[in-house]
Amino acid sequence: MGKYTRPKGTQDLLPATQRYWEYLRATVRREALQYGFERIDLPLFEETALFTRGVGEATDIVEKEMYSFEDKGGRKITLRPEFTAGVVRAYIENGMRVQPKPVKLYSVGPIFRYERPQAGRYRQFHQFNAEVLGVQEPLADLEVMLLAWDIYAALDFQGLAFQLNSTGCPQCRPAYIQTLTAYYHQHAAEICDTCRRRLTTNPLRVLDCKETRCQPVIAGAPKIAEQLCTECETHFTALRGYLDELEKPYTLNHRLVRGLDYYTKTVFEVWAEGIGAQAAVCGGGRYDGLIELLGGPPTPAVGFAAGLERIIMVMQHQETPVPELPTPPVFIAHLGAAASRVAVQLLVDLRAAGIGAQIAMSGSLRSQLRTADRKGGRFALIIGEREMEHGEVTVKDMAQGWSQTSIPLEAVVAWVQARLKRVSE
RNA sequence: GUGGAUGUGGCCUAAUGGUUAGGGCACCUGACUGUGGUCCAGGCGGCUGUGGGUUCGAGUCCCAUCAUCCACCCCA
Repeated sequence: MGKYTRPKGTQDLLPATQRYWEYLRATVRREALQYGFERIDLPLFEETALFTRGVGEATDIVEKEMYSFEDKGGRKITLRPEFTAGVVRAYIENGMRVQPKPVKLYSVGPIFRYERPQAGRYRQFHQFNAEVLGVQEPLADLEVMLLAWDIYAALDFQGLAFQLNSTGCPQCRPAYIQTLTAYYHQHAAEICDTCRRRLTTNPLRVLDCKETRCQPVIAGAPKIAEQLCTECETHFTALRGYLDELEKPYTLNHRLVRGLDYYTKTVFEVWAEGIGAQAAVCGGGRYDGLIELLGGPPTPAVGFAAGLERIIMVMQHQETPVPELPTPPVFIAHLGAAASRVAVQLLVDLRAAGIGAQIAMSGSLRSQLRTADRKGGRFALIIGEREMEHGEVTVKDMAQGWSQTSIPLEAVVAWVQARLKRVSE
């Protein structure tokens, strides 16, 4: 091993796995565009305050997971730990409120969180993100859930489970939290230390504690879905109505509360099997207060993010068929200085004609052909002294055993073109 | 941040505390003249993660450190 290793929690995406990434990116792009989402690309870093305000001071992300630093101008900068805050910033900054509602945006790219890496968790990882801004109606929630659904369906996911809940809004959530903490204080002796602490710091979070001793308490806990205000109740019922109508399966999960401060009403996750302890491949929800909080006009919005590494892990676990990346069909072998000049000319002529081609750069004819074989090209073109004398090129169809033919040099491009066309038909 | 497991060439791996750390994959070269995949031959590539210690002698035992993996927390 060399002197340098990749920073903890980062990864090298080697050529061997690129076909998964290409396929995944193509799939999410196709689905997003089909839904009418427009792509938006944002800076990898933003000023730190955007995230501390947007995501929430008391969240794990802000408290311990941000990659923050000061730049040479003394500005406090953070590598983005999620997309939503940046999307909202761009929405406000670029005056996107004047666009016809809803504004539907998607992004793909790296995300940074300073955490201890483990299976399916990295410090630099990739997310697909989609947001619908400017619409309060549950159709917006439905839209992002359907997009998530269709992406996983297009990738032929098995063993999927959608988890759904509503966490209420500033109208009804405070009352629920009171009921919840009151209930928990009655059971203070039965719960774990962490949950006791959560009651003051982040009460909703007690609901997704995994401690065995807490499970009976959680099971008996009051459910927020049963204490929603009229508006939230109506919203949640309508959303579920659409999902029922479309026969999209979901599980009502009263324990699903999610980590970030900005969520209101709808929250959902998608869980998958086969990626270790990290079941969530996708998480999202509604954030009606965020845009105003970040200095924009009051604007309802809903969105979700999907972790691409986890999707790829599932694809590999399920052995999802993924097409090979295309390789150039032509490989040129040559012998001698004069032939190499002719070979180079042929190389550029082929490429100019739109035919993928590579040229041997070293070695005997034997090793050149061995390289041709391993590079997977369809045709090997040989130019040596004999071919030079006759103004010809020897053409080998690598899939056809040892047969080979001679083609006049000036006719080779057309010949290959015709052959490739016939193959593709 | 906490806990556990593991570190031998690019990858996989062998070596009762005892010679110059062995093999496989891959890679490169060759096999009468200019011809790929199989087979054959040869070759490149290691201060056994690093630093200490025990010992006549350490890949092997001990300590530390680093890295990776897995789990907790939480999330994608």
